[in-house]
Amino acid sequence: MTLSSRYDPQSIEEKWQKLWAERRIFACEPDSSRPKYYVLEMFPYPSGNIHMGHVRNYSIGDVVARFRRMQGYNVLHPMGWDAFGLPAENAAIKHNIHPAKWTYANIDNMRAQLRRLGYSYDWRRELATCHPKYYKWEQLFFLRWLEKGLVYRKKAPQNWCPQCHTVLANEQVEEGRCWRCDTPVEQKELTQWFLRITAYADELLEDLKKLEGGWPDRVLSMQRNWIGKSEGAEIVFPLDGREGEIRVFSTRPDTVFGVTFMTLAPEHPLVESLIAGRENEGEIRAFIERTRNMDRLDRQSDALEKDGVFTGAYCLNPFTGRRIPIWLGNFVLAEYGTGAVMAVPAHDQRDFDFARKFGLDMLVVIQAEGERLDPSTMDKAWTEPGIMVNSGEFDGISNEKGKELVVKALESMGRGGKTVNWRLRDWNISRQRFWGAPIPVVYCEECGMVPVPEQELPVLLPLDAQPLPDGRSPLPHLDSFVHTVCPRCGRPAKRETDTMDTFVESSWYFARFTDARNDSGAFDKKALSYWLPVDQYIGGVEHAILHLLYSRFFTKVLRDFGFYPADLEEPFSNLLTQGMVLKDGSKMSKSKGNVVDPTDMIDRYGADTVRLFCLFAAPPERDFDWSDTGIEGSSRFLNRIWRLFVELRPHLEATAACSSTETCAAVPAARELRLREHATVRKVGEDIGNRYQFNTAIAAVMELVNSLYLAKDELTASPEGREALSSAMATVLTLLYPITPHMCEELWQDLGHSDSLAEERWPQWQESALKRDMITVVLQVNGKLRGKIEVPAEASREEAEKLALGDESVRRHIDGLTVRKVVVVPGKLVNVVAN
RNA sequence: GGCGGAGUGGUGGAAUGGCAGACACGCUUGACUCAAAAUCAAGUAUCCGCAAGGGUGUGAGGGUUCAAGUCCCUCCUCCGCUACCA
Repeated sequence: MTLSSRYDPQSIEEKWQKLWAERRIFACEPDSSRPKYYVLEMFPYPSGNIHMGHVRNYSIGDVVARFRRMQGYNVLHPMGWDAFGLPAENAAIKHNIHPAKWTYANIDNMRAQLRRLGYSYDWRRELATCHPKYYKWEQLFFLRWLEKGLVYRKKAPQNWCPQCHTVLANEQVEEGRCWRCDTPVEQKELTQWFLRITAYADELLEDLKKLEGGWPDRVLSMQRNWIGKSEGAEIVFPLDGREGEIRVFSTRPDTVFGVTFMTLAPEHPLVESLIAGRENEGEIRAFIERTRNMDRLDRQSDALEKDGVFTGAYCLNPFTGRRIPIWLGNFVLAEYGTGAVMAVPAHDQRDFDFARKFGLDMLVVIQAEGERLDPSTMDKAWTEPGIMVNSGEFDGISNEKGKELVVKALESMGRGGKTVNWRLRDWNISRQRFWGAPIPVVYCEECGMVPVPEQELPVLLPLDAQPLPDGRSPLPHLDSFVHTVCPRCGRPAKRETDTMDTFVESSWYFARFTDARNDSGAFDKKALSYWLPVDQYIGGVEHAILHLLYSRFFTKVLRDFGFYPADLEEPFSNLLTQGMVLKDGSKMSKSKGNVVDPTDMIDRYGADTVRLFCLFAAPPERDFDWSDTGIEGSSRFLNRIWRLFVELRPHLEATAACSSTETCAAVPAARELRLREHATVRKVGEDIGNRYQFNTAIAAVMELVNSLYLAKDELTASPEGREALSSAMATVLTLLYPITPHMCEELWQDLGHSDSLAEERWPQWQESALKRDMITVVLQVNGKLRGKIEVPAEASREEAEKLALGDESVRRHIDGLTVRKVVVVPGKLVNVVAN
C-alpha cells in the first residue's frame, strides 16, 4: 500500500490505536530484570466529557510514559475513574436515573474519547472507585483503623453546606464557601467520623523535605502553610483568689514579664464560671452573644474592629505574681492554640491596639541595645529582636536566648514548657450523601456502635435508591439498608447512613493500579513493592493541598498498618503540576461559552495535532491560552513533515535513528546534518527526560526539520547525503513519536519497518558526531558584540586571541585604546578589554 | 503580615554567567493562481541611518564580574497559599 500524498490523520489514527490494543503493547507486568517507571496522571471525575485540561494533563503523561518505555523502562501507565461524588447525584435527580447508571455511561463515553487520543494506557488495570470491588477495601481500612483509634467519632461544630446537605472538611471550605457550589458554609453541631491525620502532622511536615527537588516549591509551601507548625511555649497562669488556671500558647515566651492582661475567646470553657454573678454580667453576655453571632468570615477578617470586655476576674503571672485582668476579645479564636492569649501590648501589635483602645497597662520588656522604649510615647508595638529588660533574672539577655531560658524556667516551675501548635485539624470524612462508600458500622441499642465484621464486606450501596429531590441522601429512609442485625448480639440494629468523603477513594487508587483485579486483597505486596512509589505524578495544582496531603497521609498509615511495604515513605516521588488551559484569558466554561471541545479539534485536525499543540503552546507548569491560530501552526508542522517525507521517500532507507556513519563526513552537508541530528537527540532527550520542557523539545525537532528542508536537494544527490537524510528522518520520527505517535508510526511503517516505534529504543547521540573542524567564535570588545570569526576547533587560547586581535572589526573598536586584558572562552568567545 | 512563584518583542514563549528574543503565532512584501486557500521565498525588538554601521533594550535602582535576563542587595507590580494563628 502506498502512502497517501496528503496527511490525513483520520485515516491513520484509528488504525494504530487498534493495532496497539491488539498487540497489547502497553500491557505491563512486574519484571525484576528491568527498571520500573510508574507514570500517573490524576484520574478524572466522570463528568460526561473529556475537556482540554484533561487532554493537556494526559498528553504530558503519555509523552513521559512513551519516552521512558523507549528508554528501556518497564512502564506502568494506568487510567481509572474517580467515580463517587455529587454531580452524579444532581444528574440523578434531574434526569431521574440512578447515579451508577449515569456514572458508568459517562465512563464509557470518556474512555472512548481517551482512546481517540491514543494514550498508552494499560487498560486492563482500569478501575472505578464506585465499584464495590474497589470500595470494599477502604471499608476494610476503616475497620482496621477504627480498631486502633485512628478513626473516631466526635461531636463538634462542623462546616455544613446547606446547599449540598453535607458537612465539609476544612480543606473543602474556600473563603468560607463550599468548594463545590460556592454557598456560604454554616456551623452545625454534629457527630461525625474523623481520621486522625494530626497524629501524622509531624511526619507529613518533615517528609516534605524528602520531596524537595521532586515537587514544585509552591506545592511544598502550600502544604507547609496548611499543616501550620508553630513552635512555642505553653504557659500556665493560675487564677487569682480561686482554684483554676488559664493555659496559653505563645511563640514569644521571652515577653512573659510584659503581660499586662489576658484575652480569652468568648467561647473559652472558663468564661462561664468567671463571669457568673458579676455585676456587669449582662453586658458581658451581650458581648459574647454579639461576637458568637458574627459571621465566621467577618470575625477573622483584618478589617474587624477590636472589641472586648473585662470579666472582672484576674489571674497571676507565674514569674512575677502580678495580678492580670482577664478580658474577652472578639479577635481571639477558640479553635487555635488554647483559645486564650497572654497579652503583651508593648511587643504585639494586636495587643497594642487592644490596650490603647481600653486604656490598659503596657510594659516594655524587650528593647534594642542602647535604646529606651517609652510605653507612653510608643506608636506601635516593638516586635524586633532585642535585649530583655524588666524581666528579673533574665535582664540583659538577648530575647532569642531568653525564649529558651524562660521555657526551661517554666518547666522547672511546673508552669508549662515547650510545646508545638498545629493548624492542621483531623479530617472529617463523614458525608450525608448517597453516592459514596458506606461507612461499615452499625448501631445497636444494646452494644452501641459495632463494626461490621470484615467477612461481611463490602457494605453495598443500594442500587434501588435515588437521592431525594432536594438532594438529601435516601439512605436514612431506606429501611432495607438501615435495618440490620447487630453482629455482636443479633438484635435489631441500624446501619450508619453517612458515606465517606470521596477524597478517601482518591487517596489510595494509585496503589490499587498495581494489582487492580485482585479480589483476595486490596493489594499484592509484591506488585506494590515493585511499582511504588509513583515515579512521576502529573495533575492540576488545585489538588496541591487536598488530594496530595491526604494521599501522603494514607501512604504513611497504610504502611504502618502493614498494607504497604515498610520502607515506603511517600507515594509520589516527582510531581508535575500542569497549568490550566484558558480561552480568551479565562477558564473555559459553558456559561461563558468559551469551551473548546477536544473532540471537535480531533475531528478537525487529528489527535496528533491536538496533542502536539497542547505540549507546544507553553511550558507545562504555566497556564496557556487556547489559540485557534496556534493549533493551525501545529497542524502545519505535521503536514510539513508528511510532505517532506513523501518527497524524500524514494531516497530513504529503513534505518534506525542516529544510524548514519562517519563516512558521510566526506560530504560537508551530510556531516552538518548528522551533527544537527545528534545535537537534537541530545536536546530532546534532556528536555523530555530531565527538564519536562516539551515545548523546547518540539522546537528542537522543528529546527531539525527546517534544516532537512534546506539541505534536501543537495543531500539527495550523493549516497552519503542519502545516508544522512535517512538517518535524520528516522530520528525525527523517533523523537516525535512520544508526542505524535500515530503519524510517526505510519511513516515508520512506510519505510519498511515491521515493528512498532513503541518497541524502538530511544536514539543514542554520539560525541564524535558533534565535533566540528571550525567553530564560530564571538568577538567582543569591552563586553559588546563586535564580530564573529571561524576558528579551527582545536585552536589554542593564544591562537584564538591572535585571530581575534587581527579581526578588522575588533581593530576598529580598539583603535586608540590600550588592550588591558583578553578573556578567551575556548570554542565560544573572545572578549578584548581595552580603554 | 508570613511563605512561595512570576515580571523578556504585537502574541505564546527561548536563552549550563558568554551572540537576548530560539521555535512558533501574527503581520508585511513577493512568487504560484483568473481569484482565493494551501504552499514557497524574504522581512519583522526599538531608535538614528538609503546603506554600511551605530545607540538603546529583559519591572525600577544599586552592586559583583572581562561579561548579568541569569548571581547579590534595595524596591515596585502581579499571581498562589496562609493569616487578628497569639
